[in-house]
Amino acid sequence: MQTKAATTRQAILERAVDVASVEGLEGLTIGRLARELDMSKSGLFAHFGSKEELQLATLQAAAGRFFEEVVAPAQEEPEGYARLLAYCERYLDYLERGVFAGGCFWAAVGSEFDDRPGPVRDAISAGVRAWTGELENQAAIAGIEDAAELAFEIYSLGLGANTYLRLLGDDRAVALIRGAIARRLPPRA
Amino acid sequence: MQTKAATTRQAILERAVDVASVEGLEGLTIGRLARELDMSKSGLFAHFGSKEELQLATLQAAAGRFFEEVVAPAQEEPEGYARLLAYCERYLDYLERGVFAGGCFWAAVGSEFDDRPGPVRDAISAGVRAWTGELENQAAIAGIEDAAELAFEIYSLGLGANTYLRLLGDDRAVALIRGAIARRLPPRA
DNA sequence: AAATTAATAGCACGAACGTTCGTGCTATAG
DNA sequence: CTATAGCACGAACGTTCGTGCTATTAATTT
Repeated sequence: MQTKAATTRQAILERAVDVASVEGLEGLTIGRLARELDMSKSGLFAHFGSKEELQLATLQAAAGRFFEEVVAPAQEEPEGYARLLAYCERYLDYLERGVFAGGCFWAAVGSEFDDRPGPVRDAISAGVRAWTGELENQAAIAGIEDAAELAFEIYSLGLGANTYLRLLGDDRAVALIRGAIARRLPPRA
Repeated sequence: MQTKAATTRQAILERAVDVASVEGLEGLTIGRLARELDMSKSGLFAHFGSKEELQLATLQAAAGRFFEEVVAPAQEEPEGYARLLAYCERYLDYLERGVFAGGCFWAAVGSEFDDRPGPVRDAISAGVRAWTGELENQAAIAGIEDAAELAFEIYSLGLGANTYLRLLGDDRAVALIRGAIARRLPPRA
């Protein structure tokens, strides 16, 4: 059985990732988080020691949720083309289901920190790179030439779909990205 | 000759768009802006009356710069396929030259406000929609079927290139997006 | 049940936030 | 010359930020 602190910490982070997906990692304030969880600022703060540590822990928690919801399920497919398709499907599903309260967590924090050097930015960068790298790997295994190109395109389409959905409120978003993926990754190629 | 206030206001906004492209429209604080411009908070504030008005004015200024640097030059090409290609070229050039200090202004503020209802979000949404709408128009004029699909893809690739450049620091970004565009919009189709 | 440790609350801090106010320049207009 | 308007200033408002301390409660171990 895990200690009390670990349980509380987990509950804090669960909420933190959703707040951050909407307000960003800077907009994620300790006071607000404490209020929402009915605990004191100082009590919550003690779990992390600094705001930056809270941000880093939030990133880790978000990575965990992303892995559970997108990566792991797709990994049940055999490597290569099938898994690549599964990644796309799973990512779309993740967008539609709203796994994070504010849409794609990584799209939100990525553009927030892309020009702010430091450990937080480094962690975000590593997270995104893990995703694009995995796409590229599977494309390469599938025998696709220019796997890097394909990974870039799939990643970009995901960003675009997130914006169309969240900012523009465009209902065609899902159909549009499905069309683009189908053109680029025809079934059974 | 324009009034003194208009001159000052313009200078403020010129700086504001660059700060906002890095720190976001919330990170754009009146105190910081005043410090950078060697003027008082209150003096600067008087030009806008509220932070939200400053944000809206900053958006308008950014739209102006984007128009000058990307849209207007491309509009010298004839409508249709040529202009569509010119939009892509110009957008890439805009990214590479760093027209805004923090990369693509619209990518930054778009994901910042995509879940925060209000006039600021509405203005950002309208700005992005003007861009995707113009892409779609030119695609339609070029006789491309499913112009909305193409506009979505081009827009998405722009977002992706911005992230690859800014967050990942990936030098292949420009080559990758050029490849994707060339595949989708072959010369002289 | 007592002792010890771990976890939370309470309180205060300096700084920065957006905003308001009263005041002083510096031109132009009468 | 004098009156007036435009523009910017410094000081202060109340609030919230992140971050320290010091108790006090809760959980765990003896």
